[in-house]
Amino acid sequence: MKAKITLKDIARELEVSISTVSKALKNSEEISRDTKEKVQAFAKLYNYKPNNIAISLKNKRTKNIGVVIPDIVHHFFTTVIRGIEKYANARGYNVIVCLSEESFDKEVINMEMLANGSIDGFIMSLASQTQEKGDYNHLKEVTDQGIPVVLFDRITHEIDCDKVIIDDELGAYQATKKFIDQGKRKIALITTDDYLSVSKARTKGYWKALQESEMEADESMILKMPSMEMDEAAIKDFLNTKEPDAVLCVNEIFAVYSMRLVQEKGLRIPEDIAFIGFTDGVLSKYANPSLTVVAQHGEKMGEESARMLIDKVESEAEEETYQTKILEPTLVIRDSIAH
Amino acid sequence: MKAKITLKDIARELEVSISTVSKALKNSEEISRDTKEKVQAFAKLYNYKPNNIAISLKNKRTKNIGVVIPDIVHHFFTTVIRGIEKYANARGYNVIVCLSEESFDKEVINMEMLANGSIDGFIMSLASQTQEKGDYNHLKEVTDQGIPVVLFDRITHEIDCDKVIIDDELGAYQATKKFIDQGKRKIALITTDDYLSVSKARTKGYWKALQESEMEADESMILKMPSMEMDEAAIKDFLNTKEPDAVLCVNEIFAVYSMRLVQEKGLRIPEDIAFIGFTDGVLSKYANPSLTVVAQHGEKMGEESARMLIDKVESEAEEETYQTKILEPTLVIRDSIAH
DNA sequence: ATATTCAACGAAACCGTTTTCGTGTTGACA
DNA sequence: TGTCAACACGAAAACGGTTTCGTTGAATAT
Repeated sequence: MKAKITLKDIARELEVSISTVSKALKNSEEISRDTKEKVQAFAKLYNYKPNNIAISLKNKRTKNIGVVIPDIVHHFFTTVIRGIEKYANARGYNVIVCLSEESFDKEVINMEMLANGSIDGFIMSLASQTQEKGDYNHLKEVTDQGIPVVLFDRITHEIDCDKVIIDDELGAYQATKKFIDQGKRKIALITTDDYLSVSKARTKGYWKALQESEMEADESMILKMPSMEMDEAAIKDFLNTKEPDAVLCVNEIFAVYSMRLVQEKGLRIPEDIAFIGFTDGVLSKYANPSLTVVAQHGEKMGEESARMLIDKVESEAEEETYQTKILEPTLVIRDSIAH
Repeated sequence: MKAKITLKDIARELEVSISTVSKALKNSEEISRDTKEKVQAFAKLYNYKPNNIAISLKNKRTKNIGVVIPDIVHHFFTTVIRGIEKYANARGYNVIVCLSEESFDKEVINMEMLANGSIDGFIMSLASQTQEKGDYNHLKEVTDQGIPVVLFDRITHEIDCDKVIIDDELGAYQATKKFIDQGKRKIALITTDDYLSVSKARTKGYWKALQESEMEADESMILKMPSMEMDEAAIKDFLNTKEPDAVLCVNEIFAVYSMRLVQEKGLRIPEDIAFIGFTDGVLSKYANPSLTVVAQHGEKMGEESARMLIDKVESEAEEETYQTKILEPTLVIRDSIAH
């Protein structure tokens, strides 16, 4: 076990000062060729690598970014993390992942844990409980300290910071429009409660499309699930009583499960009933029939978030100007609708 | 923007020394009640929180653990991360996630990046390229420095460290046995190349079950995919020519895709052909029919890995004793086999 | 009255870097 | 021979804590 070697060790061994070693390793003009070569050779031989923590303390920069998300076992968040990680890594940053598990308290604790020097900035998507509660003091505290924050997907307008979202309203609008264009008339929406910013936007887009087409927008054609959990009975009951000919779902799971239900009843997809979901994950791709979805481009979202955050972290200027980047969703056509 | 307050600030404000402040905040017996109360009140008022980086430098402990995995957009790895994160968080540790993307070079770079003080230990699953190459010097270097490492799932026996795996051989054995017990006679295996430690073990279990039952173990009933990527044509061809009555797949995707193929041919599942996959993810649950799988208990695996790592990190003793924890897989019975 | 003890606090080292600001030595130049 | 750069290097402060080891002043013991 050969322990890590420090500047001090090199200095002692070579009988020079620590400062000389430090400068020699940075190829400073101050140091003679001879000394530089000696130091650099020695450092290479013993595989010297500067201690990140010491550098962080000195620079007040950790090169770490904190990512706080509700859950990691959801395809969308996973792709976002991947986008963040790839981009951040390319710029020399590491990613610390914390899970709020949709809990306000955990979100707060995680942020406090990281906000004391562990990270240079946050990228986060709010816990459902936080959005429900509407309490964003933990975010305010962090931004007040001058720590940059980028919010993505599940955002709030009550905090001044950079934001990255997809145009959920547009996505739902386009999907609904697609149904209408294909002659569907009884278009249902399966969503979650409105406190989730994304669900709200999607519902809005759904409404808009219906109203533009002068179709009776029937409140009862919307099924609001109290949480992201599957309530199989509720969906079953809803589909049986409403008998829609098209269903828009705010995620993959609702859609895939619904498809199976109507298939069991003997309905044909997409002839008798068509489906569109949100999130372009494995489920949509390998479902039977494969599911048409509004793709959210998670990886792109992650990359954009990381770019905005790191740019802010590294910018000297203390501009208090924040932007909201809106990504366009894409309809990925598969076999759950006619084409 | 109120910047973070430091011990020095408090000391100056209260006209005492830094050491006094530090001790007062730790409730040291050395300090008088009066002073302690004054300092603590002031600290609370200004929301003082010690700087993690400074503490890390002093203690030579970061309370960060590095997780290096091949990919994050795979359900199994995702659940492992969740297990790690939950457990680590409970013990006050943060999780830094790095993706090797199955690349040897990225794995090396990521480890080097973190090994210079950023983390107290590693939890990792090897990149396929690393296993193929058989080069583990980057791991050796890290362990030589006294940094604890826990390997999970994709491991190597060439490195002395703690390991957590599931009994892949047993899982495949049980699955194959299940097929045999149900009267299946032409049992196929769809796997990846043998350099992946897990694939190798699973193939072994498959063989073992067949041989025990004195069935001709036919090499040609095994389809080895060159990578984890789907090669749809290869699977299609294989299933058409071999016409198995049962198929064991080393992941969900191969299985679900295969099921769709045989359904298109008009075969009934599980009567004409049965399926079992590995990994208990969303795909298996929502596939049609739902897929019987060998569950790998990723979350448990993550938790165990984190426990072993943190125990080692926090143990003073420099015991050079390592253990390999073998978790038992579970067969989750669903509709892709008879029951 | 002097020695001893103890409570309460401060000085300083330390963790491993970076960086500013000397300082001693050399050679050139007047 | 004295002056002045330039050169090559070292001392020390700083980042923000923790911790060891004094150092006071007052109270107690002798």
